[in-house]
Parts: sequence; structure tokens; C-alpha cells
Amino acid sequence: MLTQAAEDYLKSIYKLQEKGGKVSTGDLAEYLDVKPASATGMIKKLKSMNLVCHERYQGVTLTESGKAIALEIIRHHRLLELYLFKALGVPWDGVHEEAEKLEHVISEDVEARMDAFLGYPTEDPHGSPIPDKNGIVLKTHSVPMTDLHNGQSCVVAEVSDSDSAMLRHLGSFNLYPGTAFRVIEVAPFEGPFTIDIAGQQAVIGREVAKHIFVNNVEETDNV
Amino acid sequence: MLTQAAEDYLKSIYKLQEKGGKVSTGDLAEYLDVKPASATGMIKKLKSMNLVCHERYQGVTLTESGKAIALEIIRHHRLLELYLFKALGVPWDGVHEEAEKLEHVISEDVEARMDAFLGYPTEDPHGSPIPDKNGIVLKTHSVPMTDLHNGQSCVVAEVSDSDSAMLRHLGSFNLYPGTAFRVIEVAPFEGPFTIDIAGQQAVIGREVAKHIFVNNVEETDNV
DNA sequence: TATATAATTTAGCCATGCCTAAATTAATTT
DNA sequence: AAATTAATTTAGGCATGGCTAAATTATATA
Repeated sequence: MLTQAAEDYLKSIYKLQEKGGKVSTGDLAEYLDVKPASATGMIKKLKSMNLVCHERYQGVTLTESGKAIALEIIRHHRLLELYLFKALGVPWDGVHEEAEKLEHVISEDVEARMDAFLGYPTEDPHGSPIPDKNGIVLKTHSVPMTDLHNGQSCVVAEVSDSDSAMLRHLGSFNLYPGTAFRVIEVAPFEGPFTIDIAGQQAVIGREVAKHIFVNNVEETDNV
Repeated sequence: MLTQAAEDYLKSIYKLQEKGGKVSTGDLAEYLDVKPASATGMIKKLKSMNLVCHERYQGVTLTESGKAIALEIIRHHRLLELYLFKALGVPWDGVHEEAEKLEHVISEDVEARMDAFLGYPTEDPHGSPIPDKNGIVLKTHSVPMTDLHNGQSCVVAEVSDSDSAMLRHLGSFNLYPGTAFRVIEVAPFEGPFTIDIAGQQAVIGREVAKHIFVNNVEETDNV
């Protein structure tokens, strides 16, 4: 059994690797909120267990077994998020933090029971895919909201889960996965997005928009 | 926030203290499956935090604040056991082990939600009382099964939760909290108990009987 | 009461996982 | 190409919570 810290490192490497190939020590350390020297130490340990590949100054990647473990933890995390949300009514901006602690101690048996209770779901409350027991992840074809132009309509597919203040902000506009909206205006010079959500207008800043991914993009030149 | 190890020590001291006043270093170490020297070390730390009272060679007891923490953890543990049992169908011989890990990471918010879901219960699946939010524990008036004599009938109140093989054994006789039975015979010379459970006979050894506590004891000299 | 035995504590070691400070290597600028 | 800057690694330290071995204290026995 791996330590909790080791599991967190593997999970983080997986996530950073998703959008950028090799992961630098510094990025990993920043993501985990530790100093680079500490990351170097753990990378060494993980390498000695054959869970990561690493050459000095060249960044880390997961091995097949490292990736399998990372996906298992991500599965735990996302199933827990959805379970807390649906079965216990924990608000969507709180489930990430709870799951972060529970994911390391939940048994396979309890996980399977939650999975069955939820009807073998494929997405967590933030729209992120839940890997299956074999580590297969459904690819989503969503694009960042920052790619949208005036007049386009779409449906929210996924929002990043780690900033609970941002999630509360989105919730105040009813912007959840599955919510449809239309872009009324994209302000020039990297300005904010004005959108229409079921008749209600909302202004979404660029920084927030970066963390929203959408589907079903269509041109709707008019109102 | 205390470490997991410190919480486990406090919980163990509480349980041992319940049936024997001051707790010796050796008993505590044995209960926690560590060496006495390790227990001495943790006792020192807990004392420096004013959570236990301790004089060299004289045993430990909890302070008021130590006891409050111990009861909080026991509350977590027992609510989790009942939740796992009722909401997720985890068999009663498995819930202890699961709860043992979860009790240290569950938030007050999630606990309150489970409590509400369960209807603010007062007993876990093994019949042990669940302390309330203020640390009040309902005293049970149960007696050990080993006190019973021929012809007495009673109702199972509580069974100890930590030996899952024993719990499976009891389950095979349908001996759960709430189950009524009658003593048919107590074999002489510290022998086993032959009992009648809803028409089915079962033989319960002395060692097992020590871990069963009963209520509503009545004389029923005949069948 | 002296001695043997049992319990407890102290002392010192180990692994984990973080830290800071210094050294090294890589990348960028002039 | 040399020098500066940035990233990474090494070295050494700290707290936690185990361990073993040795010393101490308490208890039981002769």
C-alpha cells in the first residue's frame, strides 16, 4: 500500500501530464503546494518503485503502473464527490475537499457499493469523467469557454473542481454541467464574456472562463 | 487538529478506562498493537497537551478535554458504522474496520448529514451507544451473557465490534442486537451455553458469551 | 529483608515527508 | 562565448511515530 503523499503525487502528475506531457519538478511542487526540493525527494522514491520515469532536469512521467494507480485514486475521488453530492446533499463546492481526504481510505468494497447506488455513473458533479474499474476514461470533446465567439450557444460540460469560491460563483448563475447558455458579447482586448443563461444575463471574466469547458457549440447569430 | 495516532490513543484509553479505571502502559500498548515503549512516548505527548493525566508507573487517565475528544471520535466511528450498514449495506462484520479508517477524516458537516439521514440514532449496528454531539452517552443496563442461568430469557443488547470472525459466527445464529433467546442449559465447569433462538438451538462458548451483553432478563423456568 | 521477576521508562535508531540553504545544471541574455 | 538567471538537485535538519536494547522502578517470592 502506498502512502497518502505518494498517492497525491501520482494523481497530480497524472493531471499535469494530461495538459502538457512531461511534468517539471517546479510545476509539480507548485501544484502540490510543497517546495521543489520536496518534490525531488518524492520523485526519487516513486522512481525506485517504478511508478514514474525521470531523468535529472528532464521532468517526470508516469509508468503504466503509476498511471493505473493515479486513475484508481481519481476514480475514488470522483465517485466520492458524486456520492457526497447525491446521497448526502453536500453542496458541489464542498465535495472536492471532502473527497480529497476520503479517497485515500475508502475500501474497494465501499466504493463498489457507492458505484452501484449511483447506477454506475460516468461523470462527477463537475462534469469530469469517472474512470471505470479498469482505468478507462471516457474522452470528452469539450472546448474551453475562452474559444467561444459572439452569438454561439453551448452546454456546460465540465468545470474545474478545486476552487470552491469559483464554484459558488458559478452556482450563483446556475452554471452547472448540463446548463445551456449563449454568448451575447465577448468584450475586446481579452475582456469578459457576457452570456445569457435561460434569459438571465451574466458576466464571466476571462480567468473564470478558462476553467469552464463546453459542448454542443452552435452558431445562433440572432437572439 | 490531532494526528490520527493521537486520536487512536485517546479512543483506546477511553475504552480501557471504561472497564478498569487507570490504564497501564502495557495494556494500552497491547490494545493498540504497539510496543510499551511507543505507548510511553505518545503518553508523554498527550500529557504535554493536557489530554491525559499520568504519573510514572501509575497508569494513564483522560482529562476532561481528552475525554471529549475520545467521545467525538467514538461518535464518528459508531455513526459511520451505522451509516455504512444502513445506507450502503456493508455487512455488520465489516463496518468496524471501514469506520476505523474513515473516523479520522470525516468532516463535521458530513457527519451531521449522515446523522440526519439515519434519524439521529442512539445505537450502532452492534448495539453500542452513539454519543451525542455534546458527548453524552446513554448508559445501557445490560449484563454479560455469562451471568445468565438455565431457563432465563433475554434480548441481545450489545456485542463487541472488533472481531469480525466472531460477528460472522453470531450472524450465522441470527444473534443480533434485539434478538431474543432463552438459555436451555449452562454446561458445568465453565462450559458452553445452549440457547434457543426463535426455535433454533445454538451452542455458544464461554469466550464468545463474554462478548455478548443482554437486556430484559426474565425467568422462564419452562419451555 | 534480599532477591528475582515483571512493568515501565529512557536512550538511541529508522523511515516518512516536509523544510532551508547551498551546489549544480540548464537556459537566456549580452 | 561568457555571464547572468532560472530550475533542479543535494545535503542536512526537524517532527512524527514506530522500533530495540538497556536502565530503572515496582511487585512478588523466598
